[in-house]
Amino acid sequence: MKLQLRIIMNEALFIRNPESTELGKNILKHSVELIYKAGFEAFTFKKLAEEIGTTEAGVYRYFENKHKLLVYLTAWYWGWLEFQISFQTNNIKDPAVKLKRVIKLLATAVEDDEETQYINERLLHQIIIADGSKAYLTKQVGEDNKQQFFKPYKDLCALIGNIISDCSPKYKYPKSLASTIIEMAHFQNFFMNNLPSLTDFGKSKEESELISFLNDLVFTSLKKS
Amino acid sequence: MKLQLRIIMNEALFIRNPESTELGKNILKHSVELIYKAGFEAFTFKKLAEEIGTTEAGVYRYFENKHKLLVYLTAWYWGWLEFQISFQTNNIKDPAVKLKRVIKLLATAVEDDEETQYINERLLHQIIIADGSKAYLTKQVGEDNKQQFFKPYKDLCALIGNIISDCSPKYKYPKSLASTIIEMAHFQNFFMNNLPSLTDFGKSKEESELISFLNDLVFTSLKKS
DNA sequence: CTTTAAATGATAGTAAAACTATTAAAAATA
DNA sequence: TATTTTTAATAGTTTTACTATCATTTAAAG
Repeated sequence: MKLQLRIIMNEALFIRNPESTELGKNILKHSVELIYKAGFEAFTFKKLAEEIGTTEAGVYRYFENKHKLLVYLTAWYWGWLEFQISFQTNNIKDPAVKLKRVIKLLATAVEDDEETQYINERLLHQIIIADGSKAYLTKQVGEDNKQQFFKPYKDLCALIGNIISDCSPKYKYPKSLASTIIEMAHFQNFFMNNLPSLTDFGKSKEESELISFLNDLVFTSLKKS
Repeated sequence: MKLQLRIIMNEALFIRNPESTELGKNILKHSVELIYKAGFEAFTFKKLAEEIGTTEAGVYRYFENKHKLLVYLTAWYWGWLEFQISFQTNNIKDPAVKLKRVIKLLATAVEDDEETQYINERLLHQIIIADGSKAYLTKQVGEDNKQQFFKPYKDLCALIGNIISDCSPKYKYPKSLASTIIEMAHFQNFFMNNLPSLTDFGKSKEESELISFLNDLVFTSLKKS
């Protein structure tokens, strides 16, 4: 059995659906590789076009600008991650066990998922760590939000917030705690690798320690209430 | 008595010390206002020069590029904030009371500090919320870090980490908890105002609720250990 | 108060990034 | 096969980012 996972993307994120053509898929594939390699600031449509063997105008036919492309990639990632989480925590009754699983999934380097040929999830995960917050840390965040660009992120947050509430119905800040663990799974990873003195696992650079930190943070908060 | 607070800045952050001349101070003053208004992405040296009544080349004599200027402004902010914290928590014996004070200072909208005429701290605080992390979320983070550009941030983090350790010597993640509360004081504020469904205080938009969340997060973590 | 050095202003320029319009070729459909 | 539609390729424009030069003003040192 061979299944194909398809994430339904917000139509306003692109001019032409990149998943519908070979060139479009190439744009996605090589965007991920280039942003991963060069970083989002140094990434341009020209370099991307050269890499693919098309022209700048070719890329512009799919995405209005590189900001929209970044928002697309982050939205794709959150959609993909929500599916991974739903799938991998399905049938787990105990919400605490579920939440632990979620934290592990958030903080673990992902492997490339063979289901999607044109997106390397491992690289995309690194992009989310380094550039993900730039998708919303802009002046247009309000308009982008009105167009529902951040829905996948908010959905994931809501999902995790609900698991938190299942664990401790009286806990007062399930949504803020959910966004905190999502952001910190990424920021603490970035700090660990780049500004290690901001963390307690800069020496070992062990993902498992980051997971322990997040578990400690979450479960002491929930146990009390 | 009139005192002047002066933050010693890393010399590698600028070409000519902006605090040493009128034009330099104008660059700082109007940078803050422009970045606040337009956002860091739309901010250019050309617009800045027009605003001041000088030329692009004039600005380039002080700062190599806008990234360095952002790093300068963030470093200045963290230095200023560390002083505020040291000052306002001085003579507080109880580390828990101290930590509570720190959280309040981190999460409270600052008022413009009259001591520094050429930097509006209230606006700078908003810039830190929206653009602060862009100072280190780059490919050059390693080199920038080698040049000590993030020292003020790390110092503040260490200071808060130490207060955490004073509260609970056995707590295993004082540094990560410190960087978490600094980042979350800003991110949750940004979410509250721009993506409210990611928080539990999007309705009221009350700073006090954010403070309660951070206090809860920190003190339940510390009480246990 | 004059000399000299530092800072600024005015002008001009390049290279790359960001984006658009036009035309040519290929594919789809009637 | 003819015609419409889609897609690709070329060639621009505008803006950003940055550098160079030189004249003028301001400040500091002798």
